[in-house]
Amino acid sequence: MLDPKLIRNEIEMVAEKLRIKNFTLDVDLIQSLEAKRKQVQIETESLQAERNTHSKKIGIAKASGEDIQPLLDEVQHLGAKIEAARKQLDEIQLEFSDLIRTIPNLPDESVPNGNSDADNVEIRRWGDPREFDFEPLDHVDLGAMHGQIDFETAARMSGSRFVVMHGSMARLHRVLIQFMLEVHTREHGYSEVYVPYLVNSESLFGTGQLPKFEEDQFKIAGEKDLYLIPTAEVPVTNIVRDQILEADQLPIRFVCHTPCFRSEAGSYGKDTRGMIRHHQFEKVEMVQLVKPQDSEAVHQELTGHAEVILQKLGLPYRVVNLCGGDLGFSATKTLDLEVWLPGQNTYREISSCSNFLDFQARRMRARWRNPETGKPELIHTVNGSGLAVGRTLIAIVENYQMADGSIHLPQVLHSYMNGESVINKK
RNA sequence: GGAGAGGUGGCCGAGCGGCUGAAGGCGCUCCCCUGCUAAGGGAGUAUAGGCUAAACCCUAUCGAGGGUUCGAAUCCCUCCCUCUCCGCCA
Repeated sequence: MLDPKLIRNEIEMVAEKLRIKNFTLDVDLIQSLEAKRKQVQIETESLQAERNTHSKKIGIAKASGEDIQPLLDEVQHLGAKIEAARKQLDEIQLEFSDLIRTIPNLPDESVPNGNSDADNVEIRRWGDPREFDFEPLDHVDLGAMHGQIDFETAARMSGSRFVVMHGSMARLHRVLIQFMLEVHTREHGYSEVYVPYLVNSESLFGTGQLPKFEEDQFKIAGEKDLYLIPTAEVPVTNIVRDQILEADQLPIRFVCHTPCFRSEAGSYGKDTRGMIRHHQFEKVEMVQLVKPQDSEAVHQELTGHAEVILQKLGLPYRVVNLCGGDLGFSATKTLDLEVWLPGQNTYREISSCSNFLDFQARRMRARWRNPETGKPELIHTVNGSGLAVGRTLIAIVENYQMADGSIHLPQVLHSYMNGESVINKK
């Protein structure tokens, strides 16, 4: 959520910046609502003040045994007036808060203009895509060849966008999670955390998935207000919801592996082949809760932490700065890591690292006590995938395939695989 | 599933219709005293919003939402959550 004061005082600037995100702010509506709010609020509060003064007098009079009836007559007419004013104020405030909840975060200065991922700006590349002396297969064909990645069986039990994996492939999938967690905890200073996979709507509101993106979530049936998490970002970030942290507790660095569940409503027909875009996938997520002055540097640092995983795995990638139109609701800036996939002959997103400034913190009421002011102030949140596990598996399978269909695993995984260094075709 | 207890400020904890935004303690900040290591005295210290140049001031907030009342942290209703005991399951 944006600072309501910013919207009140600098609405033109806000509207201007939101245009970069292809969001049209209804300036006239907000301004008229705000004018009405001011008037009604002053009226309501002065009526309440009047009543409070009278009530106190009644209390004192009663205590000293005076006749309170004349005083009661004086306040009689106030009740209905206050109720009416209060109701009107509530309506205005509700309308304002409904509106402000659906306004996205402002983009950072460095966010490029553009409408789609085609307009994202490449910042750097690492590694050179391998030259194949044969026609490389994609992970679907390779998986079928090995009989270890099975979409048909998954489709029978659950439908499209699910997968069943067997044997070495299932093990590789599990081992990648282990590998990522170890690197982030041992080398990057994150502390591992285990969290619920079902969260309430308040948590989803906190990180920005609700109220705007309800249709992207899986909500459980029944009376409980619970949703399957679309990313570990939701439960992990909400760890500090409604908290006031001390300065010496920051930064907090969490790394967490969870499954993620997404309805993928609105992506019909997109990435239907293979396991690029599934309803259920595993992800290792890094979340940092930081002092406001640190978030920009931490965002760069955290992106670097995700890059380290790709580098250790020897997977070529590039870093792109998302353009306004491709930027998410809550983020002020997002750097995507795109891994090279020979089977698709292109770079595909494998990690998304974002700075949210105080946008999520305001929704969660996550604060820290600033020693300089002594006051609770909003923290900043930064997060990124480190990495999406399924897509990492795809990248390994496709990049490390041999002409005979075998897959020579990156050195760094051998010990995790219990010595298994090659996944051979059956 | 059954029975009971409870949700109050950064934390702990009193209050159970009327100067209570809330005693007391801890923590924190500032000042004083003392000076063999840890203690004593004093003052201050909630959040959000409105108005304002600013201070003052005003409003709201004691889990959430309704109700009763001139007046609710306190009474009534609904919901959420936590804890304890019993049962059930692992």
